[in-house]
Amino acid sequence: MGMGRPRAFDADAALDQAMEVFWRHGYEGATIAQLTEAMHINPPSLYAAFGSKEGLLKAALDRYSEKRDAWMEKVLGAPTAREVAERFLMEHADAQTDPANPPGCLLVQGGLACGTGSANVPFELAARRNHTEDQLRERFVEAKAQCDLGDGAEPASLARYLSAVVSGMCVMASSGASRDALREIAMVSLKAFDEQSKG
Amino acid sequence: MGMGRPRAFDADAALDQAMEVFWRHGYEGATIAQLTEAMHINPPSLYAAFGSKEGLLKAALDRYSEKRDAWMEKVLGAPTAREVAERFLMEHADAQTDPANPPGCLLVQGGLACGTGSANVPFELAARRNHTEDQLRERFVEAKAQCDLGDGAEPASLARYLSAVVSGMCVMASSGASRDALREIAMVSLKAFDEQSKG
DNA sequence: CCACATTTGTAGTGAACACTACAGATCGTC
DNA sequence: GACGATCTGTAGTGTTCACTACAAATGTGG
Repeated sequence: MGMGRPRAFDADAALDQAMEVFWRHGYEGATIAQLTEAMHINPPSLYAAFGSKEGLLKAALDRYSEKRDAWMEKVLGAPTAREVAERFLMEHADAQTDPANPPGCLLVQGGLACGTGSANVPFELAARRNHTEDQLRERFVEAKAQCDLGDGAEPASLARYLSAVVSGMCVMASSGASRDALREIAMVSLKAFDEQSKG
Repeated sequence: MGMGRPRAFDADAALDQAMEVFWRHGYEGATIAQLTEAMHINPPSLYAAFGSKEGLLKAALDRYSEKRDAWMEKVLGAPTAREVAERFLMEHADAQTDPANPPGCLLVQGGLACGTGSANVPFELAARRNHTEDQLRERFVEAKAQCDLGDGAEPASLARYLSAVVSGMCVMASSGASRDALREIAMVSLKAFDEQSKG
């Protein structure tokens, strides 16, 4: 029995293009026509490979998460909690204003509030954002066990704070904030981290 | 000459309902059917009064800004810059988790990234967010002139930082963060403000 | 070379969208 | 009370949306 005609496009490369469209226009703002044009495929190929528009988003998010995890590994590998926070903030400032990508972050620009037909999209994005926060918190728990953080420092609070700041930077980036502006926010945020991690 | 049949609905009350729909579902996710149902009017009444879906959003934003300005006056009226920052952050934490409204803030949940047909909606929202940041900065400029802020403190930097934090809290609120969680973020953020305002 | 399985491009499908034509209703004015 | 003007409700309009039927194309296994 034959194995069928082989796929004529590279799925990962196509997902990178889809990611960019979702990122720039949001889930609801992105149309199948825009997606297929960017991916250089026709609708039937999209639906055969990913099932639906939402399936495509999840596949794009999976690919996004892969890159993000590799990036987070570098951040979490910093020797001290303070340096983890600094890298996390500064790298975010740079990534969110990287001209190679749309401004901000797919996990925020993708859609915070959606119509009734796409109600689970914001949940999906939130789950991925929470994952990053979880990684930070675990790293800070570890740091505290090693006395790299003060006794009064709360890993959950610190992780949530950093998570909120980078989400806020996404909002600023989407309205045209410069890299320097985001870096300045990052530097100010670090002061709070320093104060709070002493306690 | 006659003055025509009078309008049978209260425009401000209708705008309050529209505001809630845009807030919960975002600009693109909100449909005319949902809006007219919430406003208790029919499409022709909506279009006669507001011109278009985007016109309705702007009218709703104008009404939102009215309430916001009254609220900001209270915040900016605090005696010291430090108290302005504290009120701004804490009141935001409460407002964004007020069960009377959808989570977050209309100026963020309304839409950060939209489709090509609604490309100016994110700009419109960003302009209103910037207005709040401008108000904060001016207040801090004033505070610095009165030696209520240290010589090294930069009003623009402080205002931008606070603006970013509340935007981040919007993102967290939209994914279900509790009031206490947001208050904790606010308290941590204040430490950065304190450190930065000394300089 | 011949079944068979899968993909591809063309060309649509029904549904939902923002928006509106139209006729009847309700006002102020003459 | 008739008139001009504006609003209201019904019932649509054309367009765009996500999605797909179908047949030709292209691969594998026998």
